[in-house]
Amino acid sequence: MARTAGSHSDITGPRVREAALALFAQHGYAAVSMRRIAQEVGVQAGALYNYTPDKQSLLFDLMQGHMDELLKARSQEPVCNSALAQLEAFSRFHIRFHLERPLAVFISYMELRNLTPDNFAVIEDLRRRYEGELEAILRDGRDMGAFHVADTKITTLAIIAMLNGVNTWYRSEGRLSLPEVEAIYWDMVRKAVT
Amino acid sequence: MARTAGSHSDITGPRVREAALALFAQHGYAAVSMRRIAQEVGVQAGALYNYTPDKQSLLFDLMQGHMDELLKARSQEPVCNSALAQLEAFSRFHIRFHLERPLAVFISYMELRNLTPDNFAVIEDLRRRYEGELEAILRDGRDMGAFHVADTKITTLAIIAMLNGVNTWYRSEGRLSLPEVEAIYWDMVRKAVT
DNA sequence: GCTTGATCTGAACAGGTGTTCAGATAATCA
DNA sequence: TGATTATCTGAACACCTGTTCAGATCAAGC
Repeated sequence: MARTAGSHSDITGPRVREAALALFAQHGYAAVSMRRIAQEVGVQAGALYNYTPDKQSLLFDLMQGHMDELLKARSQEPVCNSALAQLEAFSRFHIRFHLERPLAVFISYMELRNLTPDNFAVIEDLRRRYEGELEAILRDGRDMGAFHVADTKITTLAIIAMLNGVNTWYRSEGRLSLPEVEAIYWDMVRKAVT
Repeated sequence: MARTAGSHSDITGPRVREAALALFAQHGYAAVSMRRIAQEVGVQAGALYNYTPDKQSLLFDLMQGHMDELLKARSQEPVCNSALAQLEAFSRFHIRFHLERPLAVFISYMELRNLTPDNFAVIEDLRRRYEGELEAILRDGRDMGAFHVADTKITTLAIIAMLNGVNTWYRSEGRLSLPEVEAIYWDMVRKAVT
């Protein structure tokens, strides 16, 4: 069994995923060819098939990996007591997590229609699971009188849509720091539901 | 000069745009071929070039047409007195207008990266112009003490992102009517800025 | 040093891409 | 009815697509 430790696959594999992530985010899944990805990695197109069964899996694995990371990171956050503190923690976590991986976030929202139906169902389930966490916070908070929301489902989607908007304009070298952005958005979220 | 009134171009022209709109929205610009559009219209691919110089113009014209309609419709809305009434009018108008043309809205957000740089600049300018109207409302309202917003630019983007979220879930046959949706979102917007 | 086998190349496959254009078609006007 | 011409066809152009695979390459284990 030769060429296991230190073999090129440990290097090429991640590079394939990185190149696909960057190119899919910039030009879109359909507009990026396997040859273009291979060129970015510095390899011939055929070599990519040592690391992915096909182009579709490349996209799906990126999206599934992102959603898994999202749910895992969320589950490792400390739990808060009050409904308000829980909502604040969620809002700040969401902004922070999403600003740390803008390319994966972009792909996960833009390339849903390029997934096969089966793959789409998997990603959609993971997304619903994440949204469910926010909705549970809103529902509990409303039942305890901490929030005043007309419809927890819609409010969930409205808050997530608003928070996702950060990714469209935030630049780390911009005039606002991450804590400042968090504070501004949390202020809007808090007022919107109380 | 034969074949002017009642010629097929009066019918085929709009059908080309409609087919392109629907297909671009469903599969994405890069994933839709001119032959696929032609098939939808019931014509050969070459005939499309009587109605558009190229595929890129087809996309650009759809997006520019949408943004022009948006700005025109907005300019024809009655002006309100108070800052709060202006913000309410803007919020309700935005939801109504966008829910009336979900495909054009979808394309105008998803296909920006498939525009040539020149075309992108045009669309981006129109978008900024629209966002500027909301920001002006927020700025005036804040200066007059009606709103409490930390940053009018960010609040503008946050509100638009939130309102745009309606298009991801609203269905006309769903459990909520358009007025109900407008009321729920306006309630959240109002509370977020006051 | 020799064998092993993971890794990669380069060519090939069948089919699709946007676009052009000579020529067929047919609706309109004189 | 006949001439005009907008509209459309069908084939062609040069190139790109995802994917496969026989064979070359070369680091690691014996």
